[in-house]
Amino acid sequence: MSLRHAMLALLTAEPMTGYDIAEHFNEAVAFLWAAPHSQIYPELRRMETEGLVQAEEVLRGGRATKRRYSISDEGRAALERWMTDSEGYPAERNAHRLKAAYFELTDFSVAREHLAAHIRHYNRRLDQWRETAEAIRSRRHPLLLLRLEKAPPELHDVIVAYKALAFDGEAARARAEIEWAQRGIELVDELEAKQKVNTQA
Amino acid sequence: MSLRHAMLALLTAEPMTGYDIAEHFNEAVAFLWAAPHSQIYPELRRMETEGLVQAEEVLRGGRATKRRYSISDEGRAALERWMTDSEGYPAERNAHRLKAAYFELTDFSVAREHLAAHIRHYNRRLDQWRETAEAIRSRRHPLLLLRLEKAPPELHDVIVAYKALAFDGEAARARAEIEWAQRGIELVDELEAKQKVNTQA
DNA sequence: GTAGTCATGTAAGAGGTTACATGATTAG
DNA sequence: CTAATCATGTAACCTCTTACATGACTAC
Repeated sequence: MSLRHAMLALLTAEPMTGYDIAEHFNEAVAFLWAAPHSQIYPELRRMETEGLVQAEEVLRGGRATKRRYSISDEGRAALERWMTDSEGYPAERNAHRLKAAYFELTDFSVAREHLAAHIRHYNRRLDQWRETAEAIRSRRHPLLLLRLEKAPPELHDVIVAYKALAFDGEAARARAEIEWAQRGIELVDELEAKQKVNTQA
Repeated sequence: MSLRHAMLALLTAEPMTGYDIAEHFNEAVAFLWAAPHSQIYPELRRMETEGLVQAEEVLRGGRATKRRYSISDEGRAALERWMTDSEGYPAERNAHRLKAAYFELTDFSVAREHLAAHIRHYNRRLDQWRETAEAIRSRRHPLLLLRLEKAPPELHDVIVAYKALAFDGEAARARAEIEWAQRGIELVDELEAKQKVNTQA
């Protein structure tokens, strides 16, 4: 049920089309939730029939129109209810860690390459998240600015601080993954060195 | 497709029933993959028809039987293929982080309680993972001992090291989450203090 | 005109959750 | 005998992924 709350939360910044939401949800903008457009459009329709959002047909060019969605009072209430609900934790399911646990089934070089890919992946993520946190703290982040325009000034610091906190969390996770994979590579090196000594002896 | 590889990996230690696998996959034993029995039993049947595992009917008590599954050579080959495949990374989807990003929509006390729950959750996980890593390194972990019995002695150190590495990774992640939530609580305290000063002025 | 972007959908299928359902075995 | 554990299933439902599909608009 988080998809709809992620969308409602986005819509508190400004009215958007499904396309806009999809953009914010995808790698390019690196947000805290991801979803393909095939999930977004039907969900917006459902939220509309449930009264959480209102759609408005907006002209684009001469002939075509697009549907711009705004959050309704009911939607805001749903968001606030969600805020007070406690979230459960999903079951542990980490394919990369699982694979690492069985690296003995493959070559040292393959293990090393998996760990190197892990580092590359989380380095990319770390850059994105650090940049986003920085853009938020320095109040350059476009969506944040739109959000602040509508919020009372005494809330600005709080809004900025919480957004930055969230991205800091993702950055911290990325750093932990990078350090782990680096220790992993060192371990693979040691194990390989030890094996070479033993086979020579 | 990781469910079947997690099961194949487990079955390299020793033959097991679906019930045994479910136990290893659940909180009690705190493994790296989780799945309910409703997923395990049908998947074992599919893996059997595909030749990845072999079932053997074993008596239990007088009347009843249970099905004990062993990994086949084909299953081992599938596992080794999976080891060389590179894993993709799932889309980012973190409900707790998302909620934290919008804490301004609720009271400081609610925000604090969410973060405290986060700390409690990852502290429990950290204990489990640290204990498991310790049990592995000191070669007290029952499943590991069964696995070592079947493995050539020169591989023992490697097997132990990779298993411990995986649990270390989960522990590192848990530590990162705890530190993040602690910084979050400090932030909430600061924001609340600032707000009090402002409303008094 | 044509390529890239904007915009919105549908549908099949995989993977996972929750609930329903059953019955034997074992320890007290 | 009775409760807990062992053991195995099915089914409805939800979420997400991947692919298929279409068409208008904009910049060149």
